[in-house]
Amino acid sequence: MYIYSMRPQKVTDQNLLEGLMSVIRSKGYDGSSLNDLANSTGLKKASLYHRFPKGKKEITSAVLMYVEQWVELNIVGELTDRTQKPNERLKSVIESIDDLYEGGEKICILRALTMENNMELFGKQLKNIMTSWIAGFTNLGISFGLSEKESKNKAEQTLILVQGSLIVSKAMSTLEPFQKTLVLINEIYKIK
Amino acid sequence: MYIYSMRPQKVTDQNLLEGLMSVIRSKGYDGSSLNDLANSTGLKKASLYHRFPKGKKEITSAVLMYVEQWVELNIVGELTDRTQKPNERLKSVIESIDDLYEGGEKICILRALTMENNMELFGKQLKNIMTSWIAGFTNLGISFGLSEKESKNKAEQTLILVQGSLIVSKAMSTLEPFQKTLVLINEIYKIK
DNA sequence: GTCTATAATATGATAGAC
DNA sequence: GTCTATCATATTATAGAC
Repeated sequence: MYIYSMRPQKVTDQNLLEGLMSVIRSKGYDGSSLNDLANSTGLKKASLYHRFPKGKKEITSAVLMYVEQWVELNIVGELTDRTQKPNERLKSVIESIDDLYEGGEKICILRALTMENNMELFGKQLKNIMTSWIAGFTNLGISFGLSEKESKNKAEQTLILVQGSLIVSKAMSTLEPFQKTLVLINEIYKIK
Repeated sequence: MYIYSMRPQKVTDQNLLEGLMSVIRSKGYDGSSLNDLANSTGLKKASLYHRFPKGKKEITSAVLMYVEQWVELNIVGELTDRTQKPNERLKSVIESIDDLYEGGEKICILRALTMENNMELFGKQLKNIMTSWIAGFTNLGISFGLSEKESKNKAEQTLILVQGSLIVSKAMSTLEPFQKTLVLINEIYKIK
């Protein structure tokens, strides 16, 4: 339905969410002001409220839904792609992870939002996203012929290593820990 | 020197820093207001400014100096204690880490402050603390008879694993990842 | 749908009494 | 050294024009 009085969106939902995400992941929830958020999108504050009536909470939640989709598509999707061999899937997903964090330059939005403060607001979404990640890698382990339990352990390990190495890379101001971790994740699945 | 007009401190430096640290590590830099900080200490905002004239930046920096000392004493100190065998040192330090993060309940202040925003203000201190941690564990590896390079790799790995597992534990609302990681760190040094 | 203007509140910071 | 009171600014949020 299109009503003549409606004006066209200045910014698409996708572009909006990309801008919002980039602010939140670098500044965190408390560190991102509505002006920061608006500036990153090209819209004004009041326009953001039109798109997200409940303000910052709704914005952050929408960004997390967007991240959830991204993980489903790029992590889970690639890891369960039956047209590719396990080795190829692993290679693809490691590239995706490398891109996502820009080689280790960027921190993870999951990390930025996993503050004790924010857990009540976003805990459920954060947990869902991590659960998806782990499920994807568990599937990979099984494809490699590992047991369910072993696969789940390794899957959880990938998440821990990525999150931890991003922090160490950031604090030590070198990409090496993250890059070494990507290599290590490869090795974790190549013991056989 | 004691001047008669001086009034006694209501709160000792140690208690002050403990309270401030607990707020900052759970709320982060942007999420900790001066009222939050004051409330955690029993002092009023204005009194905090008397102790820390430059405000929140100085408070956070002081807390990081306090953390630096803690790590030197409890991590580096224990790991380089020549009166104990390497195995005993490792056991002691893992207990200290378990206590520090309250079994995985608490997040790490290093993580809370490693936001892109804060790096200019606190990056140097964060880097120093992580460097100390890594140096301590590197020393342990050497005591176990490992090469310098191997020791450094394992040391960095302990830091990555602790940081990463704390995030996953928090988001998944289970202490298991952190607890399993403490066991894993033990195993890392017991390959021989 | 987007904007300017503005309200209401929170926050960082200071002044001055005790 | 600590407090109450206050200021200046930033922040979340809304009203209303276009």
